[in-house]
Amino acid sequence: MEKQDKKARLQVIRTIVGNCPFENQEELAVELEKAGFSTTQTMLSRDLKQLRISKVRTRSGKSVYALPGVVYFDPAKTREELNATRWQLQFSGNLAVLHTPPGHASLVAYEIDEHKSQLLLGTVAGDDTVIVVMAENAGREEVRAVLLEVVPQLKKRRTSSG
Amino acid sequence: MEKQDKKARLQVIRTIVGNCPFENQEELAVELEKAGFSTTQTMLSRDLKQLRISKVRTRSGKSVYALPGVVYFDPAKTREELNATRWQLQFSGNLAVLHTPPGHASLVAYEIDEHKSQLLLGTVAGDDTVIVVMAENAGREEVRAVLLEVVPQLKKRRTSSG
DNA sequence: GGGTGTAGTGCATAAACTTGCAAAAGTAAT
DNA sequence: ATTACTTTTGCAAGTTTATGCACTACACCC
Repeated sequence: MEKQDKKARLQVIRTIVGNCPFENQEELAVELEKAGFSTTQTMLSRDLKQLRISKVRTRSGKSVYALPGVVYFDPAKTREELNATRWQLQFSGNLAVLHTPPGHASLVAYEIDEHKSQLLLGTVAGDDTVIVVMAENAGREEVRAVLLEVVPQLKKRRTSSG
Repeated sequence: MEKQDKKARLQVIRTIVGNCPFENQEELAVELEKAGFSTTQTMLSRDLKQLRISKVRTRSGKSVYALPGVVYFDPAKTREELNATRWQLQFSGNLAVLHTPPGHASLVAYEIDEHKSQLLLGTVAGDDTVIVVMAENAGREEVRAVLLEVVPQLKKRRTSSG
């Protein structure tokens, strides 16, 4: 119940969470026990809040705890940026790079994946950027046609080729 | 119950979540109702999972929903950890691959994006890795120079070229 | 038509997390 | 030591989110 204990515990929690993705607070409690800290789920709830550690979705669909750094959105800034929206398609090598409005990339990538074109090996999405890996035998105009079909927003603006 | 309904709903959810930080799924359901979508908490739980939207802590201590991959900047914490670990820059084909300390990739990617260099078509961030797609006419040393400028941490360690 | 498969949904319930309140422990004064 | 104040903790109850199962709708094939 000392301050030092709590400080040390918070530090250990940070380290643990930073190195291993736990799915719930009970698991974390077990790990802390191994490290010599006796805790309860209640304490962890409060500690995690204090450390601003939150659960984030992994690509595999699970939710795991992660240190702050992938987070929250300033609404005002977002709205500004949404107005300055641009959809854009460029090529480089065997990659197609697709720019979307902020926050839209993963949905676009999702739809591209759903299309399951053999011309496209796969996609990865950031916040406003989707990288599409083309099959080696795929031509740019073919790929462009596919992407224009899946992402009609691209049609509105003239796209430049890389 | 049609696919189209769901697709549209997901789009709307992304937009809503991207523009306003909701604290729970019931609130979101109310907002969707206004937009003409009748939903249940069950549906939202599944939709949010599919969209990889998670709850993140704000500095004020609340937890709000946020789109994946959106970068949050915490200067104090960042600077502490920035000193800790390995920074690395490598190249492969027309890609630059940048290694960062765990959890820092999206912040770095964000800063690279902000730089808006014409040599770089886009970035994608994982946890500790940023993939930067180079423009076709960009040379590696040019790109290296740009990245060193934007990410000064790279200067400390010797970078290897791929 | 009938059969098979898949995606979307709702209900009820489970799981996970948070919080109000009170007690215990530390701190700092008198 | 006692008082007053602050911090930390635990318990129980509340809130919020996830899920197993069943059912419907639609597509495709025979």
